[in-house]
Formats: sequence, C-alpha cells, structure tokens
Amino acid sequence: MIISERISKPTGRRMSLYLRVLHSLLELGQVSISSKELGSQTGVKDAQVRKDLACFGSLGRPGVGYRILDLHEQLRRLLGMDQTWNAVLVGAGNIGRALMAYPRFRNEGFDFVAAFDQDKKTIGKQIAGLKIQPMSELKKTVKEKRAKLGLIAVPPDAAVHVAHSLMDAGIRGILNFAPIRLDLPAEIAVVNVDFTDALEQLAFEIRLSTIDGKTTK
Amino acid sequence: MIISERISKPTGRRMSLYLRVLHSLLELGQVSISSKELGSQTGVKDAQVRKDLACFGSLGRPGVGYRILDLHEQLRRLLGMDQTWNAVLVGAGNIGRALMAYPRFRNEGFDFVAAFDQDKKTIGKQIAGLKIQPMSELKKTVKEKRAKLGLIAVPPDAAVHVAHSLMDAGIRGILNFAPIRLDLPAEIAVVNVDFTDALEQLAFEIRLSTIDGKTTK
DNA sequence: GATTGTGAAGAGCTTCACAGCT
DNA sequence: AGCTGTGAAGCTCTTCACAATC
Repeated sequence: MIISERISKPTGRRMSLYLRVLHSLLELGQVSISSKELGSQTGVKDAQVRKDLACFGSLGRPGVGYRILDLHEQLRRLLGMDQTWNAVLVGAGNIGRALMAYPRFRNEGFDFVAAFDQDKKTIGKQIAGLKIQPMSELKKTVKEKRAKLGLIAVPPDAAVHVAHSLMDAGIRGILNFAPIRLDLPAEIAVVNVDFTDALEQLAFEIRLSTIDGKTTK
Repeated sequence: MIISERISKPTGRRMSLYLRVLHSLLELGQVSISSKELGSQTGVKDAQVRKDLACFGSLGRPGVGYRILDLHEQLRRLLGMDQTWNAVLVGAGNIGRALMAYPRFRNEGFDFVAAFDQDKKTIGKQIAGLKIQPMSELKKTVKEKRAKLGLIAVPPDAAVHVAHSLMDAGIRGILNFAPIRLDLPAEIAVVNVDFTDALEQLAFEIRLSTIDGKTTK
C-alpha cells in the first residue's frame, strides 16, 4: 500500500478539490460516489477523476463507485491533512493580520504558532492570540515550536531576505504573498499567492475574450 | 500589427512576470535585454521567452536582444495595463479590508470604486476612503461607476449568489477569494485565489519531497 | 560572436473508448 | 445496466537545435 508513484502537479491540485467536495458529502451522509458525479462537482472529466484516483490502487467498485469514507481518508493522508502543520507568519501588516484571522486555516490542519515583524511599533502587540515577536527570535522559535511552514506577508523587497531566514531556521515550505520570485533550493517547497498577478490575469482574460471571436456585444 | 493569435494561459502568466521585471529594469535605465537574461530573472528558459514574445512579431534584434521600452509597452497593452480597470469589492471582512488597503493595486491600473457588504453593522463605515454600501445598491453603482471587475471576499456559502449578482450587474471578470468553485458562463472571466488550497498544495509538495528520493535528512 | 525566430522533437497532460467487473 | 481501470490517441506546452541576422 505504498502511495509513491509520481503524482503530477495538476493532479495534486485536483486532489484538493476532490477532498473538499468529499468533506461536505461526508457530512451529508452520502456513502459512495461515482467518478462522473465527483467530476461534475469539481469541473473535471470523469476519466480524469479515475486516472487521478488510480494512485490509490483499485479503490473504486465497478457498478457502484468509490466509498466516500475510504476516499476521504486516502486523500487526507496524501495531502498531508491527517496531521497538524505548524506555521509561522512573517509580516504582521494588513495581509498578515487577515491571514491570521482567516478561520479556515485552523479547521484544516494548519496551526499558527508564532508571528514575526520587523517594525518595533508592531512587535509585542497581540494578533489572533499571538504576541508578535522580533525577527531575531525567528530561528529559535521555529525550532522550539517545530514549525514546518512559513507564510511571508512582507513587502517585496524584504521577501527574499525573509525567505532565507525561514530556510535557515529549518522551515520546509513557504507560502509567499509577496509579488516576487523566491529562488530557493528545490528542497524548500514554495507556493506563491500573488494578488496583483491574479488581477492582471483577470484583466488579460477579459482582454482576450474581447479581442477574439465573440466581441462581447 | 494585430496581436490576436491565440495566447495560451501559461504564456499569459509568464507575460505578467516579464512585465514586472521589465518595469524595474526600465527604472534602472537599462535599454535592452536578451531572452536569456529575461529568462534567468523569471525562471523561464530562453527559448520559451522567445516563443512567448513571438506574438509581437519580430520585436527582437539578433545579436542585441529586445528593446525594453518597446517590450514593456507591448506587454502593458497585451495585459490590459494601459488602461484603468474599475473594480468593486464585495465583502468587507478581514480579507476584503486587507485587499482595499493593498497599495500595489492602485499602482498597477486597478481602481476600487465601491465596496459592498451584507452586514448592517458594516454598511456605512469607511474603508480605504470608500463608504461600504448595501448589496441592494450593487447593480446601480456598478453601472454608474463603469466597474468591470468584481472581487469576492465573502464566506463560501454566499459566494455563488454574489457572483450571480455581479454578473447580473454587468461585471466582466471576477477575482474570487472564496474557497468554492464559481460555475459561470464562459464570457465571465474568473480567477480564483484560494488560501486554503495554496496551503494544502504546500503541505502536499512537502509530503512528496519527503516520500520520494531524498528523504530530507 | 551574440542573439533571434522557428521547425521539429520531446514531454506531459487530457480525453477517448472499451474490456472487464459487480 | 452501471461503473471502474487503463491502453491508446490526441492535444498542449516545453525544449532543442540551427539557419538567419545584426
């Protein structure tokens, strides 16, 4: 029952979608689900769903579908949601504070164990139950609290330096909200969330749909 | 000099990266850049850069590279950054407020022209210079202010309804921060920004790198 | 010599279609 | 009949490699 086998990034992203749908179905008491149904709820073709789930072995039953409970369990484990991920926040500005207050994180296996900022006026204040610490305490605290994840919510020019500090402190993965490319060694996982980028993408898509074909009337 | 030609999504995403790099190089006074250099600053292979930029025709000069000024101009136009995009916010909670305060938006051609919320206690308050309005005024205000973009920062169960209201009001594109799939007609562009999803992706990637090959020592 | 533009090869992801199981 | 698991086909994106250009 070794899960290994290379799982592609697109598949990984869909796995998250599946997990979310299954979670609500589980609460509704549904017992099993077909690849077709799971697909329609996530915007994925049925064959694709089956291919994605193939890494769990023969989990589905022909004529019936997949047992939601089993699938849910497998996905949670695959995505690492069967454990709690301790995370630290760097940057207690607007975005940082909003993230700390975001209720979904706590519900999904992420736990903020510390928050840091460079600004002397901010240090010492409370945010979401945590006292904001100076950057000098980063390494020590990360080790102590066994944090594996770091969230970067500082201005872009400070982000690269912060990323290195996090890496140095032993963090394994970084969720980066600064609009800049962090060029880190492959063993540090980086996921970027870039608002400006997202808005640009949006403007671009609208632009496209206006240019080609159906010039929106 | 018709730009059309289908531009793929991956290319579009990279175009944003190029634009950002060029923007800072322009300020530094650099005149031209090779595909190789632009590539190394964005994490893209040189051939890929050239393929991406091919849609602008023969903009580069062999032996020299691309004139930054020209390239910058072309990219701005392509990505729709040569105009101002009026945007409205729906949902003035933590995330909504953080977004309004995010300084980068204003600098990059996006302008928030209104903010809405459902909560009677929130309506009427000021946020980033805007008075929060009730949902009932959405359609009228969107038309009046000629808003083309909508940002959804409401809880997931309300998001689908809000999306339809925005569509109904004549919005062309939606930046969705709610962790739920908005199933809208193709003529409405939707870009999702899902924090939980991003964190899950991160946990997953760490998981992968631990399982296969180099079990991080 | 440096660098572009691009056809062709390569890699990766998605969809099809169908045998086989319940 | 309904549905899975999967080989094969199809499609898209990336990388290579090289003639053409400055």
